[in-house]
Amino acid sequence: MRDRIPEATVARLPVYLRCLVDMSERGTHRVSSDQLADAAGVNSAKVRKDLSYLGSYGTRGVGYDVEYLIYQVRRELGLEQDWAVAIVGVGNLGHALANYRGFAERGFRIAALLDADGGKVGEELGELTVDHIDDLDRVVKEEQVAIGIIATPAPAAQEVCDRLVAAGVTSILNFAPAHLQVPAGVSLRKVDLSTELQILSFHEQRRAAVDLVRQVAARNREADAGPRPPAGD
Amino acid sequence: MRDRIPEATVARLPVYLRCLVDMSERGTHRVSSDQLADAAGVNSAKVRKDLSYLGSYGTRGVGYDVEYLIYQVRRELGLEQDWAVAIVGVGNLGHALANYRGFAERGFRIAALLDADGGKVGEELGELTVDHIDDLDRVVKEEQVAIGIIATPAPAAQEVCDRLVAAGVTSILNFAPAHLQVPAGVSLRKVDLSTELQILSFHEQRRAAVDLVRQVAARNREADAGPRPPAGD
DNA sequence: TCCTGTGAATTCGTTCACAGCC
DNA sequence: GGCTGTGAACGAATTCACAGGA
Repeated sequence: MRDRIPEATVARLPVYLRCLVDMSERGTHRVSSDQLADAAGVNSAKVRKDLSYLGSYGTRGVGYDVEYLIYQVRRELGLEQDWAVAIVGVGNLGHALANYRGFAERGFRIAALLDADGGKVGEELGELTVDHIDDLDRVVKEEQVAIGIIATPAPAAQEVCDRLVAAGVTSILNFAPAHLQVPAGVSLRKVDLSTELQILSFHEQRRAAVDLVRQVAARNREADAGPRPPAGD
Repeated sequence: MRDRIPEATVARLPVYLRCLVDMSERGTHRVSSDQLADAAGVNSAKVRKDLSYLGSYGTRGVGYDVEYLIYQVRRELGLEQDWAVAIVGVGNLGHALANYRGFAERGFRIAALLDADGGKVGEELGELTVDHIDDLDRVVKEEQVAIGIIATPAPAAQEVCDRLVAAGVTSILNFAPAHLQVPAGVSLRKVDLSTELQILSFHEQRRAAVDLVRQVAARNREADAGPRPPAGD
């Protein structure tokens, strides 16, 4: 097999793919690393290095063929096939995820919704009916579910995760704010909404602190130099 | 000011914080870097290095005081104050985010919901009423909104982003699958649901490929060695 | 003895800069 | 002349390993 693709590159391929699909839909058939870099919000050296891990699909002096590159990126990401996804936890977030159009558009078929709450079992949501979590094994087998999404409260997440793994699911996307353990051979990714806001808070606060220092400095200058100091940078 | 904290460390502080709060609620008052590392799913050297950026708050031979560490991490992340958040786009995802309890619990007050769709304006959601996006300036000023969440479709995202920035919002969390431009001095973070699934797809596919190679290899061994070869690893 | 705090070593990721091909 | 593909240089993040304080 070809040399392993760095994880950082894998994480950017979906972004490139989206840009390429946009371009293709707008009728663009050729793209340079510079243009793709602009669209994706990275620099062109990164684009070239990332794409070079897939193979030499560009033409020197010309650029990349958009359709062909889409094909190659999709192949590399395993998007030639559709994947069946099960969502566990049909609260607010589970609902939103179940209704999210973007999944189906990109080849991720929501094949099952499950919940531990008997009150939710049987609820209709689009074409799907909510199943009880105890049916997980059966559903995973019947629908060939490869990816599980955990959208439960944090305390339930690890048990749900274990049951998904036991049922044969080998990729898990966790929205519960908890750190989950999975055995080797299972991929786990996490989306943590509060964490994102807390990271923003950190930067927001630092800006506020810097502003404060500036203001004080400005006031000192004012006091030293008398009224109307020139506006600094 | 103290030496800059690496971005990778900032991204982990919220995780540590959650673990510490959990521990505190369970009555644990002291923690070693090993225990915290276990809880957070990282290794202990990382924990120690990360925490050392905040200062020397541990005790050699003993560990860290949970409450004190919580205080320090919260302070560093700017969580001593509450932040007002505006959500733009009240579709499925916007709804789910507006109802998400985790935000309020961690000091992020949803102060406003906005949408461009006149049909949604006036809709009640908990204590809030959906405002029209044209009221953004007023709302940001009245509520002192510091953080904006974009939960619109991709085509609307950049314009919404520009309007948030123009209104004085300096931190933005983007859920729309689009790359946004912001001026320097504005923090932007992105959560891309499809991207996450596509990354899982990559690994899922690779596993399938490896399995296939193994199966073929096993079948070849079988053919060479006759029936019942010993199960390899 | 136990566990933190941190330089040093290492690994991983990004960017530079240019040879090579169109 | 233009743009890719890629070694080499650089920088960031992780991990090692141990000195030093409780």
